[in-house]
Amino acid sequence: MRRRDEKFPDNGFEAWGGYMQAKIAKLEEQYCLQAGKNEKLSNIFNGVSIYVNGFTTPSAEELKELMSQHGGVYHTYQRSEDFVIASNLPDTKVKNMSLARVIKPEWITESIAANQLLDYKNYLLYRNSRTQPQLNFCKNIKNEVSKVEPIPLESSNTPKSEKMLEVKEECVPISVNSTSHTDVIVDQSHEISDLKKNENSTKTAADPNFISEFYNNSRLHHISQLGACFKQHVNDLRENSNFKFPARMALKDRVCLLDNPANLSPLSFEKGKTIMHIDMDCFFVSVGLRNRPELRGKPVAVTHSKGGQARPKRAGVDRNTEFSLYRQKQAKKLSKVNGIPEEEIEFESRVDNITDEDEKYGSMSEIASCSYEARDKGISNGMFMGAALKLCPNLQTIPYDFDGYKEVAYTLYNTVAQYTLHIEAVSCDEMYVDCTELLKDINISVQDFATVLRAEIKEKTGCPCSTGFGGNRLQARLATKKAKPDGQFFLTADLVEDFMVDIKLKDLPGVGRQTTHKLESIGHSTCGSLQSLSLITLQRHLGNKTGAQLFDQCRGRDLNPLSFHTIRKSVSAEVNYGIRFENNDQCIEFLKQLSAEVHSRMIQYKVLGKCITLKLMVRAEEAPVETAKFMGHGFCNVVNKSTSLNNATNDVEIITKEVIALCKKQNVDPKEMRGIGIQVTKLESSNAKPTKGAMSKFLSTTKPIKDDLKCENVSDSMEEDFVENKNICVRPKYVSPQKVKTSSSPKHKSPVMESRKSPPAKRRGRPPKNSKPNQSTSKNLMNKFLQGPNIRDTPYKDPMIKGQSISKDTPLKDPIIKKIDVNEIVQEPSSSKDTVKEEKSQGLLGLPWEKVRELLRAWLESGQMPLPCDVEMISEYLCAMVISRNIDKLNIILNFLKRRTREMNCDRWLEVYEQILEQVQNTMIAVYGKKLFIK
DNA sequence: ATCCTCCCCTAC
DNA sequence: TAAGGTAGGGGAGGAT
Repeated sequence: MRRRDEKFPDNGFEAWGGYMQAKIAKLEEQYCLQAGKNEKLSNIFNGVSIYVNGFTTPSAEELKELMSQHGGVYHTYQRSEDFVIASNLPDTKVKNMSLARVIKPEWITESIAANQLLDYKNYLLYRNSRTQPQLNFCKNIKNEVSKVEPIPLESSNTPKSEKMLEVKEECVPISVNSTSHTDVIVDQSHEISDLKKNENSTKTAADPNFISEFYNNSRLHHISQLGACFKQHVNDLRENSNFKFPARMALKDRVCLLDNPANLSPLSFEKGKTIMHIDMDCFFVSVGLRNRPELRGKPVAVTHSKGGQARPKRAGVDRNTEFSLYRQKQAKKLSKVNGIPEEEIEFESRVDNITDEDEKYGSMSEIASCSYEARDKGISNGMFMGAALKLCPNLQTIPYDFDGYKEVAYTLYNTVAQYTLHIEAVSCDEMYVDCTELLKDINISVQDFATVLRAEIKEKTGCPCSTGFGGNRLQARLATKKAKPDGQFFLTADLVEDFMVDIKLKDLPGVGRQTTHKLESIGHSTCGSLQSLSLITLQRHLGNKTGAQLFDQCRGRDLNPLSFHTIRKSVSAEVNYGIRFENNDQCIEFLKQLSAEVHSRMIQYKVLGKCITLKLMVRAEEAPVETAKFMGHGFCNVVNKSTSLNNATNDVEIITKEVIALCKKQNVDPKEMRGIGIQVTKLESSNAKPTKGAMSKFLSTTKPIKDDLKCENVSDSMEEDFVENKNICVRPKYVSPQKVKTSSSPKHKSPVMESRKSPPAKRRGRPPKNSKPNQSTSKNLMNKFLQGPNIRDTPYKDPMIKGQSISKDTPLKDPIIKKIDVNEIVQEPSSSKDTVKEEKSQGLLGLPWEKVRELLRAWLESGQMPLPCDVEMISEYLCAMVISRNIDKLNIILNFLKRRTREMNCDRWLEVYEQILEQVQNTMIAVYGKKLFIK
């Protein structure tokens, strides 16, 4: 079965997102090498670069070779200057893309045959762009290919001409993947007869290709994946950086070249911090307009729909009923908040101006992004195409270009990352950057910095962006909004108070539709107005946290620090489109596929999970069977059910089994299902389990066990893997006592599962401790990482990854005073119920040195101050490295710590470093008789 | 009080 | 036609 990995052929962050550019460079390097080796036959293609899209004859591989032999350039990823070589393009892609440079492969072969560069215009795949494409089947060119025969294609061992002929016979271009730009070569011998079917039948989730087809086309899926990708990218950049930024000098030079450098009075932001928020302007549209200059300045929208054509209504659709159900539900909610009877409530709804009668404006394709010209007409993102056309009949539509978004985003991030890595990725086109240190370092004005950076981004990406600056992330963000489009704005400390008064509540981050409605229903729509409410009042309406957050926000305050490091807490996959089952088997089959999808993501993210949740959307009884949106979910009831496993797993069998069980328990008629989602939480790293560590042997006798680290014996073990390591079991006190029973069956095959109904039974044999995990952890941050002993580079079970947040347990006495985001740094070791088999607590000692470094890094970045017990714990760890004569790694960590504490320029941390160093040196003298040499 | 489960809300 | 995903924060209410 074709899965979406085809679209992300590298199946993982490394290649798909984060290392994209490296990958491109590598591919091209390989190409150059190869090209260099091959004999040059001509220079016909000097100055010509091509990019091959989809299946072609000759194949991409062969075209690459031909280009190489004849002086041309072959790109693995599409550049704007490339000719696109294609034998066929998926219908969807053709509809609106710029086709002026889409050329048939015969252009290459015939040019070679003629030994001169022929006019590509004679080989356009589509003569009139934006008209119905003429499908160009390979068979048509069978005879022409003979012209190419003299060309020495046989430079490899494969008899290519034969292969080509063979392929030609069988080849029919298939629109497998509208966004793939790698070759999709499929064995089609059995698929020709399926072509028609293929075009029409991947409609519902009962089709085996549905999931990949859907994900390939889902903008929300891509937005989500890209977001995760760039968060990871920032993680990776930081991980691999030496935090030297030579590009800063070039930046400074560019500032010097500015025509109008900012005048000298420096801007000052609250708390002396300079936080920048960058956001690309209508990102999808901007990317799409790069190759469509003719559409600039016009109202443009990115959508699946071509728009415009009136379509007959599908039988059974009853939009009026469906939409009225949405409105009723909304009214009910609001009524609950403000006490006004449902019937009297007025509010705006996105379905308001859509009715059954409007066939011409009936498209319910959503607008992913629209240009500012379109916004001027009242169009907004998320609006249905029909409604948008009503507002602006000449709205131009362009298709999605998910690969383009990825490339541009990658360029954006790398541009910023040249100057600083104090970056918090928000999404593929948006980030926060703490510029405080950067600006101080190169001593330029923030205005000049913004000007130069934005110019650079525009130059490199071809897309405009806006930046906002403030003393915290909220201010920066609001500043960006003010700056848009294609501008910059500086919300300096002196402006904040006045600025906030007029800010609309709905423009505050975190205030969405519901909250806006709630606040409006109690009479407030601006920050200035909301400032009159007391904290208590706000909390009563919105809850403690949200109320406090809003209380701060409407005054321009935001105590949430940027977080540069992200830790995943859940993995999920859901499909709420195209779910139409005729029978139970189809439903089960889909559950299996979706489970496999979740499984594959868990592999990709290297996590195991203990809690599986199934989400079902089921048609509400009153809702029409036929949905207003084609294959949409319509008006539904939503149910979530979860199951807690004893052991964290990523086993596809277990996941599938649990999911099916959860589904059966719901007893829903498969015909009524409209959406299905699977989520896995309580994550742990799936890295290898701890192995026996030598360190513990001598350390356990030398380490006093701290009070809050008190450990206990574990009488039974969690899994076989652990049993043999029982001698080294350690566990911190704060870990929840719930434990996992021994299983004698092989770990991942064991279907032993515990229903969530079961009591937290595993507590037997263990006194309930740990009623306050967060308290003990906040006492000593390092405690959270306790783990089985392990030295050096042996595989380990990483306890700090993907655990649960400890923060939600922290009660906020004063909701205005927010906690520092500790959970960004540290996580409880796996689930609180998890049992790491350990005999006694040994702090960090079980962790490999890289993990400790990672932990230190995250901690340093968090702004958390170390406590004496933390210092002691770090010292212990490093001293243990001395004892185990692991000096080279010790050196790395010490140097790391030294460098970072210097960088931070924080007295407390410098002091910490000195303390730690002292202890290490003492141990060095004890063990080696001399001190460690530190650069 | 605190935890857990099942939601709801938000953002991109 | 149309591609209504995904992760995180947080609240309500029941169990402990």
